Amino acid sequence: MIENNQPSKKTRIRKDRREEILQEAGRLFGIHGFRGTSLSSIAEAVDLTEPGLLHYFPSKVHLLQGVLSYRDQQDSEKYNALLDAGENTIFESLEDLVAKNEKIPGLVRLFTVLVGESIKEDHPAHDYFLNRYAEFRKGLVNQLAIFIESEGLNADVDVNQLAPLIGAVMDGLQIQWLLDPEQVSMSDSFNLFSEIIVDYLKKQ
Amino acid sequence: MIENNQPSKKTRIRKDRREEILQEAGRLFGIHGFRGTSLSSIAEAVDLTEPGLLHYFPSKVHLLQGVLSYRDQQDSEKYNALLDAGENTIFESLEDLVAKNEKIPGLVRLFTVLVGESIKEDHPAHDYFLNRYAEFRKGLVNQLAIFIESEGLNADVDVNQLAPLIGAVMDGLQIQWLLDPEQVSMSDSFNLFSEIIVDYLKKQ
DNA sequence: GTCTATACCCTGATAGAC
DNA sequence: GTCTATCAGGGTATAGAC
Repeated sequence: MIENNQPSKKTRIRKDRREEILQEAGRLFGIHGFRGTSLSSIAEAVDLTEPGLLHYFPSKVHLLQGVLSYRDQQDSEKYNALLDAGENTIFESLEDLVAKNEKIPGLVRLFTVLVGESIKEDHPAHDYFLNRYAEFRKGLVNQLAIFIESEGLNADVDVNQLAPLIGAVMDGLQIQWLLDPEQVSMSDSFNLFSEIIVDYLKKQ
Repeated sequence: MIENNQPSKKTRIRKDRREEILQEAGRLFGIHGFRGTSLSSIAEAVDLTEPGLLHYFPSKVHLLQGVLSYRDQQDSEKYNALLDAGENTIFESLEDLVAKNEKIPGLVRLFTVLVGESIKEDHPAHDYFLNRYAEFRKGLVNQLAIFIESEGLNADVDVNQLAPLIGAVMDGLQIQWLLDPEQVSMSDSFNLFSEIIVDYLKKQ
């Protein structure tokens, strides 16, 4: 008996064509950068022609913005889960985050490659990254204050200078790790950093 | 009396056409990246046509390599001068380096933008940066050992994990500073970092 | 929703004259 | 040492058919 047991075309595995496109585009942007990725290579990766792809996202820049907000959405879920999880301190949460990142090189690459390109003021992701870092620093300043408070420390450290430092270590380790994963362990170096900072705060 | 006091064409201000090209190419690579910079834009900047430019550097990749080794040469002179200067510790030298970098955003940009692109394994600067970081870490490991020795510390820190950390802070601060120079001071944050690390080493 | 066809621009690079 | 002319290729995006 010849029956078609495949799911109907509408309910196919491809949950959502848009989402599939965003994933592939993100993967390719992470490898070649935004400028280095052609629409046709993305179209090919999702089995579409170029105009077919542009039916979902009217331009390459729209596609980039789609990728960034798609990733952001997933990221913030992950990050909030880390912060909420039990009685973790901010430093334990950050250590977890770095450890998790070490398992998803593609995503780490995406941000590291794009942020380099986006230093140019008219790059379509420039403002995105500018805001992202400002928000990240703001969040850290708050959490550091909470940490100092809850541990009963009276550290006279300027958390406004400490916050960029913590982001810097994460970014800088990503660069070295992506270039040379055999030689550089993000987790090991970050954990050492974290330990040093905590020591410093407690010592004062 | 009408005499031509201009220097002859041969001895013109333009010391060397090649050097002029390397400077302009470096400037443009730092803004737009390697992929984002066209040969014609470089040619225009030095008042040449495209084939005229290719007379000095047979291809765009040759030009990039020229830029990198040209900058390296100047860099190593500067870096060695810092290390040799008096009785500076490695940390004092690094603080000086960061302070100097803060005065040359163009050069900082060049390396930050290019390293992002060069994570891709077949990028023409990939091996260059791979080696550059490996060398940098190696140098730091040595200098950290010298520091620990000369200060009479018996720190049981793993300098192999500390070295990537120091490079990471410098790179990461550069990113945030280039994106948002009003909000982030490389020097202030790096000096805090330096102080924390030195404290940590002495405390043990 | 996806295609073919196409417009139009910019790219790196070469050949060959001056 | 620098130019004009030219090439082949790839880029984004649009018009319009199915």
